[in-house]
Amino acid sequence: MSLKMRYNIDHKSPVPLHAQAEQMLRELITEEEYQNGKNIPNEVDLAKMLAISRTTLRMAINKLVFEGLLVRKKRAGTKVATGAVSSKSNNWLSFSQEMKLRGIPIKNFELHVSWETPDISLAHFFDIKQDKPVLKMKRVRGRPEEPFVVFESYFHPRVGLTLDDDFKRPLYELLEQEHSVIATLSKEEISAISASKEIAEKLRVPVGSPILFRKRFVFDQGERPIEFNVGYYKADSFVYTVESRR
Amino acid sequence: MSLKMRYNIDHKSPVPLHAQAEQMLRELITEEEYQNGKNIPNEVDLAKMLAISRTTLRMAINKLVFEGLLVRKKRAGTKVATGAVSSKSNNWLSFSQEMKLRGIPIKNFELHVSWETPDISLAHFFDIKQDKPVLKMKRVRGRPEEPFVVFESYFHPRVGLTLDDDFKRPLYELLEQEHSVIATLSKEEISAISASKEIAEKLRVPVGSPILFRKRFVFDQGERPIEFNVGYYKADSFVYTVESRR
DNA sequence: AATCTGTTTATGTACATACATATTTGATTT
DNA sequence: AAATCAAATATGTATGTACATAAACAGATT
Repeated sequence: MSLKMRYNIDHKSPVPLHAQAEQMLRELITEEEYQNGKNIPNEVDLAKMLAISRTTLRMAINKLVFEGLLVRKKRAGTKVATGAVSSKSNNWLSFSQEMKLRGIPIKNFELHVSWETPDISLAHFFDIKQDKPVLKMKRVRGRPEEPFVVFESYFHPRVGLTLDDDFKRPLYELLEQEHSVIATLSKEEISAISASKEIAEKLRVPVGSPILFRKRFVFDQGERPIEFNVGYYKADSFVYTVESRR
Repeated sequence: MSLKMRYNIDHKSPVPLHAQAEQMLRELITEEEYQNGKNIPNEVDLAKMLAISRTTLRMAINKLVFEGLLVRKKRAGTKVATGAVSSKSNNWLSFSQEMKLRGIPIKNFELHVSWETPDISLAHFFDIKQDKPVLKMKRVRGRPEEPFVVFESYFHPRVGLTLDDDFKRPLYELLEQEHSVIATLSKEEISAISASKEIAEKLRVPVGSPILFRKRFVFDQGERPIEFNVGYYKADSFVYTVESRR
């Protein structure tokens, strides 16, 4: 059966032709042959088949190329990228959702929430007095069979979190929906350290093992501090990726 | 001074007009007024100013929109996304200069340059045949009294580096000035690993010590790969900082 | 003051067309 | 068999044109 028969484009629909073409391509490339590296039909033919202009078709392809789903090569044609789905900039800061995307089920091994008095540097970061208590959340998370990260978060009193909040929900969803706090900016510091006795225990590794250590300072739209967070990741369980441009 | 005066586009250059326009836009939007929310000139006018077609200009804008740097809104115009990165070009990627800034004198403990045959994944990244040799540079660097990082770099044959180049010069200065290669984009992966025997020896630490491991993929303006680089940093000697916004 | 209404404006969609260029393929010559 | 060269092919670049549409704006009406 020809492509034209299976995927045809409705010129009278209110949804733009390039969007229809994009959708059709998304479906097309799920097919096994394309997943295995077969070229999609060339632009000129495909445009003809769909009865749209090459320019319009190109808009659709461009989007998928930019998303990293397709790769183009001159003369060689266009095919599905090896390595599949990346889609980076979404899921900003959401650990659980990112893990879900990667197909890794997440289990909470421990979850403690308490009021603590901040140390001097935390009080300074939050710009509050040291006698003002802050909410601390500590979590041990990982795969069902083994934990691989220890998180400690401290929240600015301003955000209004209390012990009654449901910390099993995705954190940034909780902040946004229940407290109207939108995390917008994060400054992070990443380094490698040795596992302390406590961390080693929680992550079930020998004392002194390599740990990826991450400090994170989180701010809202007004660049006001809302969270201070540290994470201890078991080596090899986590890779941090960054893209930068000049 | 008009835009046309400051940013003009060379119709006879081998670099595509849309790429030139893209570059010009990237520079333009670092300016304070645009960072503060002022619309960029509208497409019709801007195209006229740059003496390119609106279609071509649109290709450039599209790319920045996809990247999340610009947001378009009908009738309202196009402006810099709230909180988009200004990413100043200070010391981008230059290890030695950054260390200098921090007041840390740097010594090269080892420096080897050689031609190597790429492994399969490197050949794939560079998009070359495996029998094509690539230049490899290996360095051990650190404070005068102790090394703290091992670097291994592989360069795409296209950049034209040879054993005759002066690798004691800052690398990106060398690339830019002697080979007209401008590193523009880097994708990095950071993780923690244990020191192998070789790395442990070079960094003068026990085997199994924590190491901050960084892979870096470097691209030029045309997003063509130019360098693959890995770094092994002694724990506590190096902190990686990132700032990200949404 | 609030609401409706038409106008204006900048982006959004879509087409036909043309030539450039990288890469493969195959034919030709050495 | 190896090297050279030419053709074919799919993407890449670029233009000019046209009309659609959402949102902002301004003026008239309630």
